[in-house]
Amino acid sequence: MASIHDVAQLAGVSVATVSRVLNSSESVTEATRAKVRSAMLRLGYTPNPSARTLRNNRTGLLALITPDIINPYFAAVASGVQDMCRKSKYQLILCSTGGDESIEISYLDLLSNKQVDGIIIAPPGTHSNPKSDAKIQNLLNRNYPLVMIGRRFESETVGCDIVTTNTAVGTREAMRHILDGGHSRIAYLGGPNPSVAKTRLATFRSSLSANGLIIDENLIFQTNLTLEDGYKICRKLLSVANRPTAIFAVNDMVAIGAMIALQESGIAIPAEMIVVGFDDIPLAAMFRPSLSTVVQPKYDLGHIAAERLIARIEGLVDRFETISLPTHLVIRESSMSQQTSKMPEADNQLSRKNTTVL
Amino acid sequence: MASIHDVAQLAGVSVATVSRVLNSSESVTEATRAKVRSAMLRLGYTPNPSARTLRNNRTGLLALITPDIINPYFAAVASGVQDMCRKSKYQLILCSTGGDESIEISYLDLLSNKQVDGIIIAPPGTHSNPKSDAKIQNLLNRNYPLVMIGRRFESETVGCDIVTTNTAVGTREAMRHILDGGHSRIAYLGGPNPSVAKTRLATFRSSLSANGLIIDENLIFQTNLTLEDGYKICRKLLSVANRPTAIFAVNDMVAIGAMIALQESGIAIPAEMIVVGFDDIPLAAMFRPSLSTVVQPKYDLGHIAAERLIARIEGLVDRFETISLPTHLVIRESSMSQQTSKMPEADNQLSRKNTTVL
DNA sequence: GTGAAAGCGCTAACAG
DNA sequence: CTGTTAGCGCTTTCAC
Repeated sequence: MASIHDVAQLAGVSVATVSRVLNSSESVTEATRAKVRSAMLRLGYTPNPSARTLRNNRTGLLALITPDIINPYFAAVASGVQDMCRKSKYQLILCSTGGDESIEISYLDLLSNKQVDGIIIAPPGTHSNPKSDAKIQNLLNRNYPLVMIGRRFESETVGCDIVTTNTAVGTREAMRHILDGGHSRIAYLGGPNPSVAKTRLATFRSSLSANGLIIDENLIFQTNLTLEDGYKICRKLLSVANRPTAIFAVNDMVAIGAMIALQESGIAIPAEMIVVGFDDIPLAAMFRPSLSTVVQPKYDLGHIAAERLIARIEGLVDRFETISLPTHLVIRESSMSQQTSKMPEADNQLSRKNTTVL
Repeated sequence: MASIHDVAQLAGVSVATVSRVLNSSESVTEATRAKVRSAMLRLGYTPNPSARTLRNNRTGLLALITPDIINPYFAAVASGVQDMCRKSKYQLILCSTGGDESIEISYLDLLSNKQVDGIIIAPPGTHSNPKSDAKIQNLLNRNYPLVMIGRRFESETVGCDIVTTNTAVGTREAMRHILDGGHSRIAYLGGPNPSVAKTRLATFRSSLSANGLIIDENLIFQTNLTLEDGYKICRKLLSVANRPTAIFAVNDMVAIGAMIALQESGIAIPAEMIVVGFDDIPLAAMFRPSLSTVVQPKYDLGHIAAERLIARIEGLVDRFETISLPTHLVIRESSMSQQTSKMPEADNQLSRKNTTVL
């Protein structure tokens, strides 16, 4: 591997000069610049990033830590981050923790320690991760550039940029829609513990209360946020004595898993059970029946988070901000109110042909 | 940020000693070791990775470059890589190119330049990427530690470790199964260009020929490897004059997208159209009808690739090897031969209840 | 406009 | 068993 010295020697200049053309400093003659350029080319020279980092204290790298990159929701977020990185000449490193706190911690350690210039962290998929929360708090105290997607801490006054969505609005809209459909026994398929998507659950509860409905704790389920686990939890749900007539799921993956379980049990959607999800992943519009869901601006979430992070790294912002993006409900087949009377079998199969893809 | 000097000073020893306890060299008294340890703790010291890398020429990082991390196939591969990395104390960096060659190239440049100790590269999702192929060839010539998952080059004698699957066997088995079902008009939904999954297409053709069937080029389609694109291409397929009765898709995402299009058009699976996929992603077994598919040992692919890469980095292997893992067909609802006579409507819906989840 | 030299944090001879 | 020191490749004063 050729070093800056080799280039300098071949070009017949000093290393300082080479460094100058490398950093496109003005004060170099066009002639010397050309000499150096050609020497670089001839040697196939590329600067050593570690040396640069050691010297400059910056890497040009950003990291995105997500619990589960396979979830289309996070993929969309990542895509937004990616685009902003490219625009600003940063490279993105993706870190998927699989919901494992120890992996999350090891990433935080690794990355924050001069490996990347800043970190975007999305909420954990599994639990509240007290240890890694402490780690994050610690980074923030050291003024490390970090932006969170979605709220992670209770405290209002966390010293950190947050980009989040107004899930309460979307959730309320969804609950309104479900209640307007005349449903009173509504199941909530939530995250693996109550702290995940806390606002959604809280809004679920308050919407029920506001409508004078009692909250049946037996209809509040906990599940991992995958299609498979949504499927499983829904099978469990179906064994409940007084089966609900509506399902509100914490995300689309769980909702679609649930719909598969329903279809397998021959339960017509939406005739016998309506389903509403959260996120609006691409599959939501394609699945049959298509899934009603609360739209989140996933791409924007990532894009704005990256923009904010880069601004912070480059010292363009000083104050912390919490940016909240809007959400809204989109109604599709899975919760459409039926004009036809209930015809248990094959009902939704027949109606399917008359509906178009969104 | 505390440096090794600060620790040395606080502990009252030299930097060499601190470095020794850092690298767990034997020749340090338990007493001094303790002193140093506590100094580190007090200062919250963590070694600067750039300095280490600059000195040692190794980062302890591995990169996995995939075209599309959101595809469950690659996620499973990544998981295998991840586990092996953890076992061997390497950290994994995930790079998703989104099938964009320029992104792939910039990752190759970035990573190979002392940022990571080695690279695992999965095939591109889109095209044959001549430029990045050249880049890879260049890295290999420089003896850079790199292992490929799946064949990427024509040449047999590529100087590189390859971990791949014997797709010809699985494909032949799948075609045998389809042909045994009495189908003669079989569509192939392939990658975005013929070079993607070349063997599958070649085996598709040869299986037809071997059975005396003529190959209808109108039934060979090209599509991106996503669910959405599988859906779209299937709609196009359905507009063909003499509709086929079987679909063989290059991967499960495309196959499931196609099934959604079929269901939407009221075409019964498998009564009117059978579908066979490739990969065996989790959704394949869960979707209704469940998808017949060629199983690939995805996790093992990643695991073995990482093992091989690490061995090479650590100088434990010298020769290049091509490791080929087995594939096999698993038959599910989507291609089950029907005992009942053809009953276009709702036929597969009824049979559904009698089948169990795999 | 260009060069000499110090130093970023760390490791590995080499000396003692 | 421990300390001194050179140097990994780069950028950046400070001279000239």
